[in-house]
Amino acid sequence: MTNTEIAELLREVAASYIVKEKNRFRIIAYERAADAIEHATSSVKDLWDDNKLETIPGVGKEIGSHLDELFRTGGVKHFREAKKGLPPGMFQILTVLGIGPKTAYRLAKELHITSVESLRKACLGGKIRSLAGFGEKSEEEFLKGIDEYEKRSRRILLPQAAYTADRIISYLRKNKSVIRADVLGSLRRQVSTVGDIDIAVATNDPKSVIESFCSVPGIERVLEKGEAKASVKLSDEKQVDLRVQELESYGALLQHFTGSKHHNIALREHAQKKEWSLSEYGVKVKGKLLKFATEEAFYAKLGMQYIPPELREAEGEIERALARTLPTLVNLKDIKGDLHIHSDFNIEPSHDLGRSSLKKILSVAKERGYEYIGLSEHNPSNSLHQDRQKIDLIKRRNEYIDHTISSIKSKTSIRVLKLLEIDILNYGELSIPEKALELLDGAIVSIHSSFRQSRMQMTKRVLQGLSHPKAKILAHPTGRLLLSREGFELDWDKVFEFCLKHNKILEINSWPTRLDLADVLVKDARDRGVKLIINTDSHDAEHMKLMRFGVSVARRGWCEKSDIVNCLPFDAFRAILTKN
DNA sequence: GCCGTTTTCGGCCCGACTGTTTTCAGTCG
Repeated sequence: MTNTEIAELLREVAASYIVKEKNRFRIIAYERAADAIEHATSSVKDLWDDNKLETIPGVGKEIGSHLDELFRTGGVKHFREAKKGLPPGMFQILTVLGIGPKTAYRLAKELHITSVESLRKACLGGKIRSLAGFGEKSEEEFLKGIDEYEKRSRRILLPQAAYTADRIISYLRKNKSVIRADVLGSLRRQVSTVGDIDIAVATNDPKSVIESFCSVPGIERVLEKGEAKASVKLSDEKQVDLRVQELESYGALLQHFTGSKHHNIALREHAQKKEWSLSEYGVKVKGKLLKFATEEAFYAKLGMQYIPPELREAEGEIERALARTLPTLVNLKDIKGDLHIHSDFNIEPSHDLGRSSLKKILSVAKERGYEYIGLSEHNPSNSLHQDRQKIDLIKRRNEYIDHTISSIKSKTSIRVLKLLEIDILNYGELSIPEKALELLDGAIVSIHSSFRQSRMQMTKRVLQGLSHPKAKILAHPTGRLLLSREGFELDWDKVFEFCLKHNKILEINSWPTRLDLADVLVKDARDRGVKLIINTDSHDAEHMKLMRFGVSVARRGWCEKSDIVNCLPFDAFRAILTKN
């Protein structure tokens, strides 16, 4: 059973309690547990295996024992009882936007609706308006909700969302009444996939800004247009929301809509203890509203350090901000090298080719202010080459590097490391011979095949692959592909322990569909003292610009400069590669 | 049902919007 399925089950229990009007805090407890499980990076089943269910925030004794029963027997008596007497069809339509538990219950009970499809038919047939408390508008509303439901699962990759938002913001800035403009929501927190794009503007002329917004090129239709906000749908189906406010209280607006939901809840709980109340307009103290032009002032009023958006996930940042012990997060400018780059020295024609010459790569590295880079082409494949040929190919790749460097007229000061990205085969063997490994400054190892091994097998395989002294870096450690493939499971305790003991480094891969290691695991690794490296996995010199997204993942994982080895100067970095 | 350097009992976030009503319940972010 996947985390998503378990979360859904808990939400169904919560919905049942809402219909049955049980204690609302019990309902919130189930919803919180569902949220936590949905966003957990390790599978709940694995946590159960390790007897660690109660490490999930919001899962206590009761829910923990229900999950235990679920894994042991495949069902939970308590859940069945909670749903008793409710029409099963109501759970089918709960996912439709605008339909909550009570509405779903009435539709299923009184109109015998059992699916999204039968709901659509009932709306089109004008059946809904026959129910007390519903009218024609409700039918229209539900139809729109069904439409959304069908498109809802489409999240956007972070860089895609960032580029779209940049385009819209620079368009808005042409309007002189725009004083400030920023992204909001999950995009501002740099979450690896984003639902809607939210934008804030500070202005004294909201009307004119909203007009500008509704005339952004590429808009298909305007969904909503009011005094303080507007929503549009772009032609690629992305939704963009705009919120405007006077500069005087812009800080509270930014804070409120940057979220996350859980961060805001925790923040308001904190404020409540002082009998203050927080909203997007400011802080209410004894009925009087205090306004804040900046988020810095807003957090300062709460007695806290400014909390960077990437940390606002209710993962302990509020306590640390109160104690003034938040980490100083790593910045893009701290990065001194990119070590996972595929050049156009194509080791073989069939294998995931690089497109840019080393010369071009070096010129981009210089623009970016790097001290060093590493070329990490894929290893020659087993099916095409004998050991002898593999060694030969790697020698030629090394000559290509030396030759390029000596041919550059204005001698480059950027150091180039001779690396390779080596497959870890099914039982942990590296796919090039020992003699070839000797030709390298270091090796990046990674999994590119047989993703379906068990967690135990995979862990053994990865650690075996990493155990060669030249193998220093584990690239894209979970193999996930965002929006299409779940990563494989590893026993992270064992992996972290191994890395610490043998000086191995976990990669944060900046490639938009990877962003792997994921932020939450980065935080776990960092907590344990495991070192990380941020690489781009570039197959074109242009891709080296993706580094900022890997840095975002590191920041979401609470990393400081000292946690990231490619923030080190060259000699210190080199020393890590040679140390055993 | 969960959780705790202000609590193992007594708390548990805030506001907007919508539709169908005469003052609010339900849903969402």
